[in-house]
Amino acid sequence: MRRAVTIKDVAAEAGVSLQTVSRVINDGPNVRAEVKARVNAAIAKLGYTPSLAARRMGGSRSYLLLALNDRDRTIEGWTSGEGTDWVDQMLMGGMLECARRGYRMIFELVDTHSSHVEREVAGALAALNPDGVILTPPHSDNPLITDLLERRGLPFARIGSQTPGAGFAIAMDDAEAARVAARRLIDLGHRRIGFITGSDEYALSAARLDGYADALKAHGLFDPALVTPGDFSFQSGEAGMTALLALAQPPTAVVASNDQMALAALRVANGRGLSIPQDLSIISFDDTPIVRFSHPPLTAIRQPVAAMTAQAANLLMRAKAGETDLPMGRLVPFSLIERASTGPAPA
Amino acid sequence: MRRAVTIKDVAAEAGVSLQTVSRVINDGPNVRAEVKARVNAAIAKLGYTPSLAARRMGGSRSYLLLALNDRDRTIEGWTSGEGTDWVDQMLMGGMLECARRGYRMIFELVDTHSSHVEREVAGALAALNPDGVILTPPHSDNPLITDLLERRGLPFARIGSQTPGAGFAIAMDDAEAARVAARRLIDLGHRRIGFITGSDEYALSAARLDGYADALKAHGLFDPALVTPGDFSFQSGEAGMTALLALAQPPTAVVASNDQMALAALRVANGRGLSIPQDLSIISFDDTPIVRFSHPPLTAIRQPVAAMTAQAANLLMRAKAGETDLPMGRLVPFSLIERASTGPAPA
DNA sequence: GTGAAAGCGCTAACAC
DNA sequence: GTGTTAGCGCTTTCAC
Repeated sequence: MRRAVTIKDVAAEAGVSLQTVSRVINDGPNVRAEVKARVNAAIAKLGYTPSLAARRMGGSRSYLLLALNDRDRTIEGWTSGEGTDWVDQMLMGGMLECARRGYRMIFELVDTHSSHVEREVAGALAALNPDGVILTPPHSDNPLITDLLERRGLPFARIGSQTPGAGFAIAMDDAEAARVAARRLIDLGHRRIGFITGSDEYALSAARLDGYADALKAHGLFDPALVTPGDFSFQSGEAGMTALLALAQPPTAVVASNDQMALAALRVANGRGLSIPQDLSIISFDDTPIVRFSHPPLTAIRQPVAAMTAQAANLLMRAKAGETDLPMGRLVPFSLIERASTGPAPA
Repeated sequence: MRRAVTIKDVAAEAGVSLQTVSRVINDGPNVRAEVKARVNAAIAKLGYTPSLAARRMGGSRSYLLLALNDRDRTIEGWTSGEGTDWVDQMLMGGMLECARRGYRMIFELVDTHSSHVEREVAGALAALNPDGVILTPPHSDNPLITDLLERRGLPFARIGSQTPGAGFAIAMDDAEAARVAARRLIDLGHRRIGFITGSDEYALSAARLDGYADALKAHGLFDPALVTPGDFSFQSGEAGMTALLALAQPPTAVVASNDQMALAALRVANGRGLSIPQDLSIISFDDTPIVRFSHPPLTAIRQPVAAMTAQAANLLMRAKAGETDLPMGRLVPFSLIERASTGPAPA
């Protein structure tokens, strides 16, 4: 069990000082091409890879990005077995982007509701010393967390948040997405279009509602009775759909603020003997894998989670590398995936 | 942006030496209860959390576990949007277990087919210095990887592998699971039971086939024509089911070695006008979220990925902590989840 | 352009 | 039981 190869071994092999090797690794200036080549050859020959821990100790970077997700909601998704595509997409976007620069992304769960969020987060920061933090809803808009990060001067990204303020705000245009969804239904001839909102804890819930309301108002179709509150859970979707169907003039189409609630709406509608999309059209938000397997498969707004996370990671790494003039916010394009849950309004 | 609080600060606050604080943190011996309490008070007061990087540098532990997954298959699952519950369940099981002991799990992708697997893995080991490595299929049985780990004397766990050898072998009893599935179908009166195998690259594929064959042979029902090769992909499932239905005496029930292939079998059967489960019963392996949303929902063997990963993490951490007499293998219980894709054999 | 020295925050080994 | 010393593998700062 031989000792690991260190920067020293490389320096000896290349016949240069330890410091020169460090310069080559870090793409630093002041190394002659010839020396650089020799060092790189030694690195390749010995199969050297710098130790993250040592780099963190010596220098000012840890090559670690910390991604924080809501504990309850994430664990609930995992145990319910309903699939948490969110985490997968974050890993894909974040991990792959990190790998391009020798970074790693560490995934951690934090309890938003807890009174000691700050302590939890501070603990993770102290243990890991990340170069940047990626916040996801609802953490993205939690001042307890964002203020802490700001005070520490630690770069961070707020995914799914469009609020101005410290940290990079990376989001899709939720309002525009809801507008697009509603407009599509209007184009299909629908005049009574219901909306099931997301949880108040998420800023994007309001944005989605606004976009929907906008689109309807533009055509004189808005009616507050068509808006029913949800909290992203299946149960709240059932309740919402039930309430909408109980209206004197029930909707012929519904936009649900996430997939679970859309699936719930589908279930309730089917239970009432309604055919989808003949009697009722449904558009959902997020487009996690499960909506492809419902009957019929749901038309949905695809939330670009992987792309948002990749953007976040990219900006954080560049910020840490000293790059300046980085955009403080980014809107990542979404798309409307038309499947079989939408059709012309009934005659 | 104040300096982080270090072990020194705690030592000063508690009026003891730095080393005593270290002893308290590490639950070491030789600290009087009174001193220990004073140190803990100082830790709480200052909100101290030890730095992982520093612990790694000074000591012999990094408090990091490395989980290695197959690159192609994982990315394919992520991009196809068909849901890779595997990763989620690993995170849930591994991360939560790690957290109990102050560990972190780092998730990494490695290309099994690449000629430089060893270099890839060695690079990750050098960078991270993990205290243990969690291997998943097909890495679990890749000698290029297991030998490397063994040479380094690094504790590792092979998930889904029952092969004896170095490293902890954590698996479910794949043969028994297949036996249970086949027996259930036999109990339902089926006499012609097909089987779609998994990829040869996975040792568990053979185990599942063996269990199935066992059960059928015990009742004199085994017929090699009923076994058709698959590779875990949807396409191979379609091909396999098509082949089975083309038999002179087609099966009235099918066991597929994973969910994708079972879903493919369902699709093909529906295409032929067969009703599930009236004309054909289907049992799948793995029980990822999607099988709950097919029509009908599939009866499936649930693979306890979270539990296996938790076990793996637990054993690795204990091994690193110097615990001895740990079991070299562990069989984690599976279960047969009966849904609507199984029923009595047609008359 | 290159090298030498100091130090990051801890733990291991040993002294007291 | 507790303190002291050395050193982990790097980067930073500064000298040449």
